[in-house]
Amino acid sequence: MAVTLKGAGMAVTLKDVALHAGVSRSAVSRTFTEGASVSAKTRKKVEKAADKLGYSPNFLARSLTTRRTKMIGLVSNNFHNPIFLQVFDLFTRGLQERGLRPLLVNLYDETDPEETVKLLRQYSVDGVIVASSTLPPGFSEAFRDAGIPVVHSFGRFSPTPRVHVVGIDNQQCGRMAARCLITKGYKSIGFMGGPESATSTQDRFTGFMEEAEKHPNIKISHSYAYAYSHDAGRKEMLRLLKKDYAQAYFCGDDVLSIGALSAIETAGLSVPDDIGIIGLNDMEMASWENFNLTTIHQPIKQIITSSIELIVAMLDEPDRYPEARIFPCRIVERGTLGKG
Amino acid sequence: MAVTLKGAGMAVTLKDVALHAGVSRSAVSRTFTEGASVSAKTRKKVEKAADKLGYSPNFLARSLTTRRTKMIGLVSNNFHNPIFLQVFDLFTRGLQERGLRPLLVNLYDETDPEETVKLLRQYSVDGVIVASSTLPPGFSEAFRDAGIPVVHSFGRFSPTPRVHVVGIDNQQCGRMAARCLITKGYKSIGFMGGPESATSTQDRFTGFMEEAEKHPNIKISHSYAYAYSHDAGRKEMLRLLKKDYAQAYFCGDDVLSIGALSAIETAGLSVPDDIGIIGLNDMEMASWENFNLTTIHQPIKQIITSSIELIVAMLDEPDRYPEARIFPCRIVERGTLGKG
DNA sequence: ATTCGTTTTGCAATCGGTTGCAATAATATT
DNA sequence: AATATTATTGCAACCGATTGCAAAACGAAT
Repeated sequence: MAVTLKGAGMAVTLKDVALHAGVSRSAVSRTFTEGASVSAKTRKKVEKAADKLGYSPNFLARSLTTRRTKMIGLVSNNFHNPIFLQVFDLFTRGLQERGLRPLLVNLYDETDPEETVKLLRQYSVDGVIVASSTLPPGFSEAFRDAGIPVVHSFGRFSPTPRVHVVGIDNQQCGRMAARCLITKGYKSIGFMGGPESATSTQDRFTGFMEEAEKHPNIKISHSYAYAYSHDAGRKEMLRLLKKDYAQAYFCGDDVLSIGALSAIETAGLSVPDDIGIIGLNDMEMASWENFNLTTIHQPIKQIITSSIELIVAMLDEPDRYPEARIFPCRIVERGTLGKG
Repeated sequence: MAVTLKGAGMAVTLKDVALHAGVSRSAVSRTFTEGASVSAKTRKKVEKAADKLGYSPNFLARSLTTRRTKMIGLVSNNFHNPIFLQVFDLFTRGLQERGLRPLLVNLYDETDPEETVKLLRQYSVDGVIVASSTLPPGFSEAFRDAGIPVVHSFGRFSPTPRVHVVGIDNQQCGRMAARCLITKGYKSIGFMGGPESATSTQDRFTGFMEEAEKHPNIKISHSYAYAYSHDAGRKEMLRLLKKDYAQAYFCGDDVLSIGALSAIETAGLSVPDDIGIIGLNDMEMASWENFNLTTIHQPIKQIITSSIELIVAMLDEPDRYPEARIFPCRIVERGTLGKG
């Protein structure tokens, strides 16, 4: 069975099966369409012929009339942060389990949505997931404006959302980090963020400051690394260590934290005795014994599952009222923060 | 411009543009087809109308007649090894630059090609890239048999290849590692592989043994970690350290090496004084100061560029004679191997 | 056997494009 | 100016499917 009788490349079509089974093309189509009306007898005939010829329906041709491609655009600009490998893993698996296919778009330096919107429209994707913590809300809104269902995962929660967002409350995380450091007894604390242009950086900073400034006796400082990367974290921490540095830092994310850790070691200082570090994400690597990083856990599984549920719901209800799904984070205590 | 005049969701079509511009549908089609015959005058008219209506051609409808979707199936089972984030980054960028779109397939536990072949046929991908160092040659051959152009990246170089392979010579790497350890003066050396079922593990082992056995005075040992992962590397090294362990190990890849490093540290031993480690891949993390891992560099950029060139070439010449493109590796000396 | 209500079926139009072919228009040649 | 050549255009068929609709087949009831 499933042996192609026609030459390679020459795909077998509906018509071939119809001819072979001695029925109309509609009959064949109906056999392969959920819930269509076919008698058991013709169904059997068709299935036999289809099996013999190795036929399976062409999804793209089908999509022309059904207006469903079952393709979802998965767009991201985050191909350097190790946590995103897990993000892609979870997204692709989750989508596949629901019969959807991810069409991957790598934004790298692109920040203008125009081209991407056009592209994904040309491929008639059923929906789009924007997976990025650094893109502004305007990016995902462009898809909505083009009439394409969209959810922004790891995105910024806007007070007037025009687009579905699922992620965390970055301000809240900033507050949480500041409170944690202060509770531990640190008297001078620092915020070492990722690039200032990223919405997540901005929000974490705002929250951090908001909380820290409640305590007038605490010395606060802040600076930004040039990227969310190991090297950026290391360079920035190396720079900080030359002046009078804080007792503990909230780093933009785990990769930055690990870079900072490396700098501290190079400088001959030790963690947590000389400097405390708290990260954000709780990526797998954070729990490696080499690092043992205290960090704020971001529930990425839940975020992704929820994002997928949301995009699936939008397929049936494109004009669903926009909602923000915000998941709480929690601190995972490991070894990079002192007992105070 | 580019303002949709019809309701959202109601895409503008060729017909709309034709009507608006007062020309035939063919004329519009030709304006958007490379190298078709249209006068400057009608082209202008069409472009104006298209712009006004916000039209861009539907790729999937087009593919029905052109038999080109410009989609490439990117299939992998490797969503846990950090190096694959870079692999996906490079593949997606490379494909995009050539106007191709990656349709991502995550194999996770799947090892039977049947379903994936069917799936990608239903989506009429122009070609498939299998990116995996663990899948057997039979997997990619299934695509070839289905008449789909395929290249296996990071795959095993078979003596009778039926499919294009681009990657490295894993046996050669094994030999190289053994030779390196012996030259450094180690008298007892060990191979700590990834899962035994992976073709890359098998080949690296074969090469390693081949070279090591040339030296009768060298003590050789070997074992396998349960996966290519940090935890597996750590667990396996922890186990090895309980018995009389070798002076230096060639680890299956960098992630395993880093896991091993972590185990060694936990055991209170130090690298390279007590134990030497050499990895394979030279992933970004290997150069982090925290690890400073001596490793065999795998030229993944070249592999990926070459893979893409190959798949692109196959689009025009599907029956291209299968070739194996093997890139040389080199040892990157860092800090995890003693001076001998 | 006739009538009536349900299923099943095939016809033909449609989805959004491309393309071979013949007709027409534009340009070149003498 | 008449003819030969080449470029542009529209018609209509086709790519591989789905689907509304009316006809045909079926089964039950009279």
